[in-house]
Order: sequence, then structure tokens, then C-alpha cells
Amino acid sequence: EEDAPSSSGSAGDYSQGLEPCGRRRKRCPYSKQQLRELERQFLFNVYISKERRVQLSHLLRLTDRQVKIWFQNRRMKEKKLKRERLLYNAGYHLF
Amino acid sequence: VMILRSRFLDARRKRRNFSKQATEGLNEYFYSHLSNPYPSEEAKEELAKQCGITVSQVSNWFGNKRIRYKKNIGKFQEEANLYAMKTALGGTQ
DNA sequence: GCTCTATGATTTACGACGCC
DNA sequence: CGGCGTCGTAAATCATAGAG
Repeated sequence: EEDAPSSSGSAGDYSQGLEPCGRRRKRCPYSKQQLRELERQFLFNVYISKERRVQLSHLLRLTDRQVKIWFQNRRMKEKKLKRERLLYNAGYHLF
Repeated sequence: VMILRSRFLDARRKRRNFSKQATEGLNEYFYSHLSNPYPSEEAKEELAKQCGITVSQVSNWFGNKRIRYKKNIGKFQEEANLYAMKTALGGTQ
């Protein structure tokens, strides 16, 4: 995958963070690079501190808000995966 | 119960389109609540049971259906009429 | 078989509401 | 009040079953 290592114009950032007025941002898929780092940080801790969040947002050329929301969404995903695993294991030994 | 288990087994293996009966059940609910196609958690559980899919799958289906319906009502007109008629005749709910 | 499109699932981005 | 939490969702996008 050709992901801009970390230069400009990466996925989903309108020049370091200002939303185009009050409108809702169009969904913009994050690059593999961004996702790798976000996942790495999530593995370290599913809740990110304000400080690390600001740091990470600059590193990845995302806004502070995008990183915050990414962690919120990621936690919801984790919860869903956990539910599915339980459901899967539940029926497994009944047979 | 073992039916549920087997569903999760091959659900992980590969996505399948839903059965005709499942899709029918979902569409019946959708078109009979067209003015507010947002099933409650309880209704989702009921549909999931009735259709033999998970609650998440019911949510996904309604999410996809609402947006796709809204984006092209014309394309679904025939289907809408079909289910409207079906519900008018033999109430299966 | 081989295209494509329809379909189910996943990913961003919020609004509503809660807690502290 | 303000900021961050979850929950449910819209909308765009992804992956590929399967109809033609």
C-alpha cells in the first residue's frame, strides 16, 4: 500500500484540524500508516490521555478530535468483538 | 441453539446473503414501519430470533436499508407495494 | 467461467445524553 | 460550565457473493 509516510495531504485532514465551517466532515478513510499507529497506541492503552492525544494527532496529521473519536469508536468495536466471542464460545460446548 | 452455534461458525468463515425468509421478515417490518423504521432493541431481538441472525446483523440490515431506500425511493417502489399489499392481506405480525 | 451489481460489514463523524 | 464517556446512527467505503 502506498501510504504517504507522513508528509502532507494524508487521509482526512483539512490542513491540521479546522473543520470547514459548522458542516459535518465527509468521512475520510485513514491511511494504513495512521491506522497502524492508532492501533499500536490502543494496544498500549484503550483510553488515551489528553497529552498523548495531542502528540499523536500531530504525528498522524489528524485533528485532536479525530483521534478522540477514533478511540471512542475503537472501544465500541472492541466491545462488539468481545460480545461475539462470548456468543461463539457459548454454543461451542453444547454439542 | 445448535442452529445458532453453526450460524456463528460459518458466519466467521464467510459472509452469506440472508435467506429469503430472513429478508422477507426484515422487509415486512421495514415497510410496515416506513414512517419510523427504527426498531427498538426488543424488536431487534425479536426480529433476530425470527430471522435466525444476530441483533448486530439486524442493525446492519436496517442501517443499510434506510440509507439505500432514502437514496433511491423509486428503485424500491415495487418492493414497497409488494410488502404493503402482503401486510394488508394476511397480517403475519 | 467472467463481469458487475446488490448486499452485508466496517469505518469515520456526530448528536444526544450521562457522569464528574 | 466543559470535557470526555457510551450508544445509536448516517453516510461512505470495503469485500465479495452471486445473479446474469
